[in-house]
Amino acid sequence: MTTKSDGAGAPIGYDPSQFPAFAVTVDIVILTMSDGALHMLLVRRGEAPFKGMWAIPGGFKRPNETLHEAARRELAEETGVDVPTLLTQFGAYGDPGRDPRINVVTVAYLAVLRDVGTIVAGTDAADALLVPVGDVRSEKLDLAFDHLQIVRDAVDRARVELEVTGIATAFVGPTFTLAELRAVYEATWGVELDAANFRRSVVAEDGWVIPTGRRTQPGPAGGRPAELYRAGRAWKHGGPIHRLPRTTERN
Amino acid sequence: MTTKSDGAGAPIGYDPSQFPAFAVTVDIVILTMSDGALHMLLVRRGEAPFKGMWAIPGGFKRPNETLHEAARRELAEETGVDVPTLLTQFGAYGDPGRDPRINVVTVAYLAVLRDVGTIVAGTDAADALLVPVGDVRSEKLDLAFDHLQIVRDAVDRARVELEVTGIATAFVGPTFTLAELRAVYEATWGVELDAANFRRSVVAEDGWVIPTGRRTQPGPAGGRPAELYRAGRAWKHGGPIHRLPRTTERN
DNA sequence: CCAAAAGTGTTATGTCTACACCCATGA
DNA sequence: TCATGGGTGTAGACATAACACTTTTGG
Repeated sequence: MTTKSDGAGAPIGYDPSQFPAFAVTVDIVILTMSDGALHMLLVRRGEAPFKGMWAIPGGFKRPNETLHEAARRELAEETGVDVPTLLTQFGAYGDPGRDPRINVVTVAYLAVLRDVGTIVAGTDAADALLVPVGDVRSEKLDLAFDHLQIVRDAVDRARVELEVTGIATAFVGPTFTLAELRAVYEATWGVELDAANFRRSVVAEDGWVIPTGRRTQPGPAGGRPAELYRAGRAWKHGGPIHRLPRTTERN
Repeated sequence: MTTKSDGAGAPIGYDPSQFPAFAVTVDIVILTMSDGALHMLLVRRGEAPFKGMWAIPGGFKRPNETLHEAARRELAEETGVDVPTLLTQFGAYGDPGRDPRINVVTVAYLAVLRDVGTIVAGTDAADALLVPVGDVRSEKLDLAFDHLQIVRDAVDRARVELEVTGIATAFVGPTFTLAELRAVYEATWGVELDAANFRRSVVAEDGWVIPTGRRTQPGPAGGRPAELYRAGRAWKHGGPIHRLPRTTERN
């Protein structure tokens, strides 16, 4: 950054009284799969402003931590889950008045977790909520601050990440069936993918999925038991599945 | 964001004295094409810290403007160019100590311009510099703060944007030949693209390029005159050119 | 034996790459 | 008429989508 003279008149230097002070927060959009649909975690605000409204979890950045550390800390405080990876910064928001009391710039992160349902079940139900992302995006449920915009951007980013990185495996357990993995893509993109072609794409490129040799129990309606896979290391470098198929736009 | 009790002890509320104050700046990586290579604009710092070093342009965000407005204002102050679009936010940086004096979080933007060479020529040469991006990435030239990291991220982002959006046309003039457009891809990705196939990909999808009917003068060595095109509106929705070809990694 | 879900085979269609070839110009 | 760069044609390699078919389970 430069410290040149400012267009409005007075030169801005390094005297701490010369530049405007902001609070910096980190907000986290926590995505997870539940009932085959994309869900997200909300918390109820305990203080003004927007007291009692639902919001995405977050908190103030401390001077002695990085933004990423702040996000990781907030995620751990909120869910008890400490996942160093899969925390992706996707935007910064600083519109004047986005917080009615003070100047706040927030840096937004996307986290992908599994089993958030069980986490929420262990919490006071009045304070945490797992909702379908569609309910937020359609404004069926409204959020504090500019959190609606943040959620929209988060989902857009998640859709891209799904195509480009390996976040798909973060939605599922340490072992998973290809049907479960496919459901992640279908729910996030709002499309239907051909199971046969999906399997081929994923299995073909090597390093993506590693067969464990084990199988699932079929559901009560029967069906052939599915093979269980675990994620290979190649999920770091970009995924094998790409979209375009007929869209059904479910969220 | 929430205002729950903070892990380190004292609860954090909305009392302005209770949360840490940060300066918020906006930094802009300005990319342009020059001599067929990707270049960027640097400015010399006039004040401590890092006085006299090269840095990317930027400045403090004001409380009454959005981050995007701040970026646009800084870009205009620095170059005189006021381009509302093609200013893409790509990251926020807030490591403790990144500014040795105060706590600064910076929000970084990517701008793509043409004719920056002429802009720089009109400036005091000691204060502004147009350098090949490769010289920065290879640390042949070193920058103030964590600006090296910011530049690396900016170029990564530009490479993705090139594939996904229409920023390619922002590098070239209002009318351009397909060879000029191809040079943008080649320089940014560090690859060579087959001219014949490039043409087909671009011309095929409609809405990308619109023939003007006019032609260029061939160079001094002769050659068939190239058709001039202008950008279609479809460049907003994702580009027709994708990478993979043999890489030569030039920056 | 039937339904259900997993997994395999096959084929038509489309896209991408490489490269041969033709066109328009300056010297 | 030759060198240079623009522009077109085309055949093979490869990827994708659609869907019929086989396998393995529960009822």
